[in-house]
Amino acid sequence: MENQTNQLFFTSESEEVTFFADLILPIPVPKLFTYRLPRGMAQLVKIGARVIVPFGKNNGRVLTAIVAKLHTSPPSGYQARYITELLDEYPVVNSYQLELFRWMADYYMCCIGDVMNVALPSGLKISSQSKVQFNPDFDYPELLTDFEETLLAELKKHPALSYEELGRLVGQGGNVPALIKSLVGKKAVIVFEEVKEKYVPKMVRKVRLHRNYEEKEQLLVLLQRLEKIPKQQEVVMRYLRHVPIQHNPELNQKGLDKTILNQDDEISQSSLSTLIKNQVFETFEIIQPRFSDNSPATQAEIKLTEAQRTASQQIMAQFESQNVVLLHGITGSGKTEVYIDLIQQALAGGSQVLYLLPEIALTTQIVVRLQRVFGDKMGIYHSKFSDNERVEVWKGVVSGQYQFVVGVRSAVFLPFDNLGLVIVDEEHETSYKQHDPAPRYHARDVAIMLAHWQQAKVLLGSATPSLETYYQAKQGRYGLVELFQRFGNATLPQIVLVDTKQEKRQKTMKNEFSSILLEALENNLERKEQSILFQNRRGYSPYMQCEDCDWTAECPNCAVSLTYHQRDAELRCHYCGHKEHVPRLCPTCGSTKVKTIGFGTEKLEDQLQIFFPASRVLRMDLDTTRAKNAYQQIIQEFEAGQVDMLVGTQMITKGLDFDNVSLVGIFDADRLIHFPDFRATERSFQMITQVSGRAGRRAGRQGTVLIQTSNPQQTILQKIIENDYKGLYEEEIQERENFNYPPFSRLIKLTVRHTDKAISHQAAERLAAELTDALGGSRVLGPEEPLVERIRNQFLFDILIKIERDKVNVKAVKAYIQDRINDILTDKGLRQVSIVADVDCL
DNA sequence: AGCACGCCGACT
DNA sequence: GTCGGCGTGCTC
Repeated sequence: MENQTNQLFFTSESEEVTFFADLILPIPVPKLFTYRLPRGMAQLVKIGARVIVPFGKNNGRVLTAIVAKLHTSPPSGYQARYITELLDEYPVVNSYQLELFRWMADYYMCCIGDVMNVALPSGLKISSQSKVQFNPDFDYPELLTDFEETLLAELKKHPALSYEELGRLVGQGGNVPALIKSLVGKKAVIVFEEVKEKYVPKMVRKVRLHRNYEEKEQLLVLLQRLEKIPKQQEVVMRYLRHVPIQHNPELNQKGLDKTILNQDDEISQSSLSTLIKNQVFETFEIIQPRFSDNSPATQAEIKLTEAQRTASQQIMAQFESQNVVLLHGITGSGKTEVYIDLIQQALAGGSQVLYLLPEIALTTQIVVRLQRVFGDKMGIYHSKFSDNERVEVWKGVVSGQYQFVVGVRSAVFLPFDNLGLVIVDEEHETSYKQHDPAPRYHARDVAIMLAHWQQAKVLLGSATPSLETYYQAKQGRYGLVELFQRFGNATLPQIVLVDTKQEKRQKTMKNEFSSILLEALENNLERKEQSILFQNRRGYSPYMQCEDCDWTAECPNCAVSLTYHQRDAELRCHYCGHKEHVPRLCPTCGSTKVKTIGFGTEKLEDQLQIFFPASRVLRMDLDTTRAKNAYQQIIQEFEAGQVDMLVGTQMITKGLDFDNVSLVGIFDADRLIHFPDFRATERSFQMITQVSGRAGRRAGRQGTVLIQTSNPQQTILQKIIENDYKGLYEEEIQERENFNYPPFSRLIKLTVRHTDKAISHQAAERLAAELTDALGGSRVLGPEEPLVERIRNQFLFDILIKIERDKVNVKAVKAYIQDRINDILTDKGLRQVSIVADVDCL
């Protein structure tokens, strides 16, 4: 479709026709920009290609844009500027993606430029850099200051220099930008923008035997000649051992990595150089993919259990009549094998496959497992990868090298054009929803749209499906396949509720630990089995308070208490990142009794080490996994059995498979359950079930889960014990229906923010009133201060809009909301507020 | 988003 | 009297 030939534009007479292109620019402005094509470009440009355009008053600023439309109608009211440069012969964005971009901008109430910004790996966006050049026409040196002289002297030595390079050459003596500005004024230098492709292919130096010696006879002659120069002969022999050209002369073309030839000794290095000089070897460079460690598949066959095979067959059967199927399989039931089976089938049918995973799960064992099966045919798309690597996956999808990609949320933007199957694993995971920069999209929902356009099937997988998804399945809009048998017949862990209120009364609690949990931990240590402890809160403790005057440490920028981090001996705000020292005395009354209240993972780690001094404890949370490979490191150590206990936040709930874990301890379940949000029950069930699933994955040995709670009678805990997802669903879905929450309605959250609380409030009140007028009071909630009503010194107000799926035209409502927002943003008194719409907010 | 233009305070 | 603060408006 995108390969619409531009011949269409050339009439047989081929009169002077001016061509225009409507472009997507990576800026948050809700429209396309029309540019003019220079002569001759019209034949070359394709929809979906990237171009470079000047933008704004300042002639230097350039942007990478995407061609969305080609036409010949001149814009009215302004003169279109020329496109500077065409970057791609072939589209980097296909027509499906353009359709997706438009749909997302529309659905998620944002600008198409916002979509482009998150969709394209930044390696495909071009950077422009200001460069300075000496003006050869300049001949009034008497006008210059000393410093300008030295700067100009440097510029005469080089063809052109960037600001940074100049700064380095001249030293920090002067203000380089200011100097350049002055020199430009005196017409001594010229500033121009140099556009650079950011993506740099990785080159490898290789050596191969010169053509002259490829033949057997010549090779023998060579080896004979080298008889007297044993070192050189050895190098040639070494080459032949790696590249046996005597058996297959073709191999020589690919050559050998230079580093392999001159491995350890310097002698061979100098010998090699001599051989190259004498034209026995020749060197050459090739582009090497960055995923060269991807070896080919090593395990072609995977064995399915009876239950897995049945599930796979049922899914295929349901795909006959359904586009989306939910695979509801308990933790440890081996969903991955089912996925692999289906992926293989889809690939065999010649179509592409996308496998989505939550960010954190992607770094782990699953990828290794998939790699064994699919080898270098599989692309991996992860935010931890460098830009260059991401661009390579992107290009690999275009070229057909990667028919199958495993990736995170943003992998839905890859240039697929022939999808057959999309798998969304851990479908309930909230990290599929992008939170901060627009577009605030849900990758699961986007994947369903994407699949719809390409006539692909979608498989949603989870042990604890989101209510929305399960409801669709119940309604018959999605297929449903269940897998309720644990792999290898391992049993589900036994879940025990520990009454902390009672233990407190009996004074058997040791700090945060019940006697039951401590005993279980001790037994586990003796048996040399591993334990996982879950507390969904990082840091040492969430509050610091003075016992005498009740002062608490609060963030100066946000309406939250500061969390105490013992290891760095500081107080930190988890919202804005503010840090401060721990006060030794209370800042208001001077008391020394400043104590910490509550506990996070750091404190648990600390206490475990005190209770079990001989054991090895590791902590896994945002703070210990910031470094690049820290996450893998922790998992490896734990897997290798070098660690007895792992303390962590929700990070440990996701897709980790450890077969020596037989105990899971859960702290503060009450806080999860009583979180003030209509999804709290669902979330608690998901989270606790997922962590519990980490226990007892080995056959023949039942694991134990201990949940510490002050109220074991709560129904949700009973449901968790019985692993009664369906029971929980029935109860929750009733609540949702009664209060008209999803899946019975769609939610749009509008957040109004401003540094002045009164202005923020006024804007929110007006917006809510206007929306209530149009939609009715039952559909508009708020404005209301969110739980944290001030972040980074901005006062927030939330308005929640509930729209029934069937009764209301959602599109029209969104358009209306957007109009009301625009009204406010043009109001003299309120225009500085920012209003953010979050469609399908979680 | 970035960037220039433009109108009011604390400084050589 | 100027430098610079960031409010306002615009970008094909």
